[in-house]
Amino acid sequence: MESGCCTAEALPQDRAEELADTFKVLSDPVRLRLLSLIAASPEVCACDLTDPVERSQATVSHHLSLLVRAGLVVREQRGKWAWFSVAPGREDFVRSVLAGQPALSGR
Amino acid sequence: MESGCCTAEALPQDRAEELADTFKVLSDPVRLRLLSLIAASPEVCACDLTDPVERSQATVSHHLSLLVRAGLVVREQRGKWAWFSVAPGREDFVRSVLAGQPALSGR
DNA sequence: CCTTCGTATCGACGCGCGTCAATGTATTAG
DNA sequence: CTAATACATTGACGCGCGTCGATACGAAGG
Repeated sequence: MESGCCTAEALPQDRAEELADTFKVLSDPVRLRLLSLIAASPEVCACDLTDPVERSQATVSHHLSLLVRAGLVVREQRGKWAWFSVAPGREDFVRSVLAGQPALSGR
Repeated sequence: MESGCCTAEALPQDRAEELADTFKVLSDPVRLRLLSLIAASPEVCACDLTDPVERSQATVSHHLSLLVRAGLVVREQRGKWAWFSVAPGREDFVRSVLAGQPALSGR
């Protein structure tokens, strides 16, 4: 099951970059706090996310885009409001990440 | 066990910064590959880590410092060689991180 | 002592990221 | 149509990070 002791192959480059990208999204305090707010309710309006993190509307919008792009969060436009929720299947991952004792999902 | 639906408090700022720092260390492909090489053997000499990741000796040394500072890896100087291994108690965490399905440690 | 070898540190460079004011784009109200 | 609201996008700024060549440091050998 395992290769030779000292000829061990490193994590493949492609996979390393994938993983690094995921962790990069989680490496900002503001994004983690936004994620925690979204995870705390079934749905959250973007208008309720600006004040708690003490950043401009533009900055919050940018962070939310990154969370969506990373597949951690889903956005749904209803009228003029944008509603965010944890992406389906990613709830366990998000919960454990925020708990500091994640059990990351298999992709 | 849970606070009110829409008055949910965000992850505290201190905790968010702690978590972000941990994830930041994991957000570089070269560091992830180094970590995988170290985790693949009980002990690895720094001299065996430069070639696989295709970076200069200075760069590898820098990344190893960050991994040590983050408490993920331990360094032991023996003669002129530096030996690295996964930090005690962090093996589960490291293994799951590299598997893409981490179970982060508490702290 | 001097030399060689393995690593760490320093200084500098370029690039990417977090941030915000300003502007753009829909959607709703009047 | 006009105005106001909610949000995204743009452009610019500063700072931090990954990288490397050069240098410094310590251990071993002659």
